[in-house]
Amino acid sequence: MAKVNLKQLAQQLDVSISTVSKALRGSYEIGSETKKRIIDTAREMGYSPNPYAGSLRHHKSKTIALVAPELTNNFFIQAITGAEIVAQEKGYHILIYCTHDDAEKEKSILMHLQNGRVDGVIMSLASTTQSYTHLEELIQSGIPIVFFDRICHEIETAKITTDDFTSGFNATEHLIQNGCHDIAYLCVSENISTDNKRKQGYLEALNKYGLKADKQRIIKCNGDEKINYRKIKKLMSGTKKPDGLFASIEKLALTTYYVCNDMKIKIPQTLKIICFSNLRTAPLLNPSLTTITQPAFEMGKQAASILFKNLDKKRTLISNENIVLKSELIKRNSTKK
Amino acid sequence: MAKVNLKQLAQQLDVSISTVSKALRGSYEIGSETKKRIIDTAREMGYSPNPYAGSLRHHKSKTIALVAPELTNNFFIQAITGAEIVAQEKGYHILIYCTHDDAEKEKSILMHLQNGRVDGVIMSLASTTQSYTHLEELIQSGIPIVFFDRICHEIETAKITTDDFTSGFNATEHLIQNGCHDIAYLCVSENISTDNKRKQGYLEALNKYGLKADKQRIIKCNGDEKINYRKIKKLMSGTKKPDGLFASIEKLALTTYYVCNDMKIKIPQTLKIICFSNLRTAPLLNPSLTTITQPAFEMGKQAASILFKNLDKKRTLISNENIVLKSELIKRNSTKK
DNA sequence: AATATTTGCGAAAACGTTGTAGTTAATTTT
DNA sequence: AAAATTAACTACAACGTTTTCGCAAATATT
Repeated sequence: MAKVNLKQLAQQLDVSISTVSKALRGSYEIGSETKKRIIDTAREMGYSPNPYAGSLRHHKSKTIALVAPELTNNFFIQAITGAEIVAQEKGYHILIYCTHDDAEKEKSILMHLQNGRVDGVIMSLASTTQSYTHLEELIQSGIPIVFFDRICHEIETAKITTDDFTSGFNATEHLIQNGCHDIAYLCVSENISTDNKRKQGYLEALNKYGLKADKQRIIKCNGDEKINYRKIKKLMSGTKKPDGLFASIEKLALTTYYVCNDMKIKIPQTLKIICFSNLRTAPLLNPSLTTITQPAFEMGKQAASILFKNLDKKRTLISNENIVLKSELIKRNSTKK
Repeated sequence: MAKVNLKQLAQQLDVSISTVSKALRGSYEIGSETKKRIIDTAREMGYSPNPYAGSLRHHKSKTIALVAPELTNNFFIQAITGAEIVAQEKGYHILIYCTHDDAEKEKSILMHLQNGRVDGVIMSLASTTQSYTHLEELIQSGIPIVFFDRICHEIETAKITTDDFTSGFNATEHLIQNGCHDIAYLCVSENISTDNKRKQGYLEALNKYGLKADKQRIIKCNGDEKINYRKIKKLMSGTKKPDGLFASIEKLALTTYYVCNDMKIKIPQTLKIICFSNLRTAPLLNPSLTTITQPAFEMGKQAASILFKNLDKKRTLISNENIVLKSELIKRNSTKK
C-alpha cells in the first residue's frame, strides 16, 4: 500500500496535521506518549513524506545533477560511482545528464537546471565548450557547481583535478627514457583544461631532454571514431614516423592499437604507447598498455563531499579551492624498451 | 539572474497569476495579444516553472529511477546511456541508483522511491535478491517497473531481455565444435534470470553433443574478486582440468585471464574461453576474447521507451510483455581451434 | 429588444509539507 | 489566591503551480 499522507495519518490518530508533522520530526513540543503513538502508526501505515512538498517549502531538493561529457568511459563511470556512494550516505539523490561532448547540449541541460530542480551540480566540461556564460548564469541563480577533471578555471568554486602537468611530463619522460626520440601527442581539444596541462607537461619533457617539439606531432582528434582512425593512420604512414605516442584519452590509445594491428606495426618495438586510462583491461591487452591512471573513484567522492558539505551549510557560493590528486603511472609492455 | 516565478511575472505584467499560467501553457482562454505579451516577458525574465510545484499538483515528477546492480560494467553503462538519450528526448529526468548487487540495499532504495519521487523505475535485479515483496509493494503503490536483463518473472510488467538460452547454447556449442570436451560454466547466482537461462542453454548443448554435465564444473562466483580468483585457480589446478570455459559475466572471464596468465595456461591451446561481454577492448586482449555481446544500448532505449509511453498514458500498470533482443556471438582468438 | 452564448480574464482551492503564532489547560511562582 | 510560566497541542499561512469556477463585457441569436 501507500500514498498515505500527513492528513490521513492525522485523521487516523485523531490529532492535527501539525502534531503529526512535528512528532515525526521529533519536536520537543509533542508529548512523548503521543509522539510514540504517532511514530508507530506512521511506520505501520508506511508513511513516507512527499519529497516534492518538502522541496517546495524549503527550496531544497536534496538532489544534485552530475553532468558528464560521456558515460561509456571508465573514468567518468568510476567518478559517478564514487559520487553515488557519498550521495547515498548523505541522503542525496543524483540526476545523471550526458552532454555527449556537445557544448550546445551542455548549455541546454544547465538551462533546465536553473529552476531549482537540483541544489547543486557536479560536472566535467564538454570539450567543445568555449563560452562560460551558461555556467555563470547557473551559479548566479544560486546553484553551485563543483568541477572535476575538465574544469573551468574562470569560475570561482571548488575543482577536483589530478596532477595533469606532472603526469604529462612523466609520461613523456618515460617514453624518452625507454628510447623514444620522436613522440606524438594525441589530444581531444585545446579548450579543455586537462588536455592543455598534459600537453604542457609533454612539451616541458621534450624540452628537458633536448627534443624539439613539432606541431605536426600534436594531433587533435575529435569525436568521430573513423576520422580519428584516419588521422592516426596518416600519422603512422609518413616517411618519418614517430616512435612514441602519448594519448591524452583512453579511446585514442585503443584506436592506435587498431591502427597498429591493421598496419602490422609492432608495439612496443616500433611504436611505444602510453595513455591516460582507467581501463580495467589495460593489463590484458596485447601488449599490455602502460597507463596513467587517475583516482577517478576518489575524485567523484571528493567532488560530491565538497558539494554536499556546502549545501548542508546552505552555502550557495563555494569558495575557490583546487584539490589536486595524484595519478599513477603504471608501466606495462606497450612502452617496454 | 533567475528565481522569477508566476507571481512576479503577473505583477510585472499587471495581470493575474492564473492568466500568466494559462498563457504560458497556451490556453485558448487567453487573448492572443495578452498571450504574446506574457510569453515575451516570460522569456525575457528567464522564467522557468518550478518543477516541484508542478509535481506536487500533478503527482507526476517527470523523473524516473534507474536501478542497476553495478555501474562499472559496460553492459549497464551502455544501457543507461540508451535510457538517458530517450529521457532527454521525452523531457524526463533520470535518477541513478546502484545496489552494488546487495539485496538489502536494493530493498532500501526501492522503499525510498515509494513516496512519489519518481514516476517509474527501470531496473535490473541484484543477484542476491530472493524475495520480491519490495518490488510488488512499489508497483502496488502506483509506481511501474520495467525490467531489463536481470528480470523478475514473477511480476507482470514489461521485460527487456536477450535470448539468453540460445546464447548459452550457442556459446557452449561453439566451444564443443572447436574441440572442447570438458566445459566449465562460471556463473554469479542461480537466482538471477539471465544466469539460469544461460546455464540451461549450456546444459542443453552438452546434452545434444553427448557430453555429460558435471556439477563440479558449474562454479558459482560471488562478488569478491579475490575469492573468485581462488575458485577459478582451484578449478584449473586439479588433475582433470576443463578445456573450455564459459563465463556468464565479463568480470569472470577477465579473472580467468589473470589466473591463466599467472599459471602459464595457454589460451586457447589449453583452455578456450567464451564470455558474455560488452567490453570494447575484447578484440585487443591477449588473446582477443570471443564474446556474446548483448545489445545493451538498445535494451536501455527500449526499456525507457516502454516506460515513458506508459507514463504518458498515465498507465500505472504495465502489461506483461517480453521483449527479447538478439545477442551476437563474436568469434575471436580465445576459442580458436 | 430581450435572451443566449462566447470571449477574456480573475479568485480561490488544492497538492503535502513545515513553521509561526496562537490557544488551552496544567503547573509553578509570587 | 492571583499571576506567570510551561506543556501539549492546533490553526493557518506559505511554498509555486494548475485548474475549476465565476464574472463581466462583448457578441450572437431569437
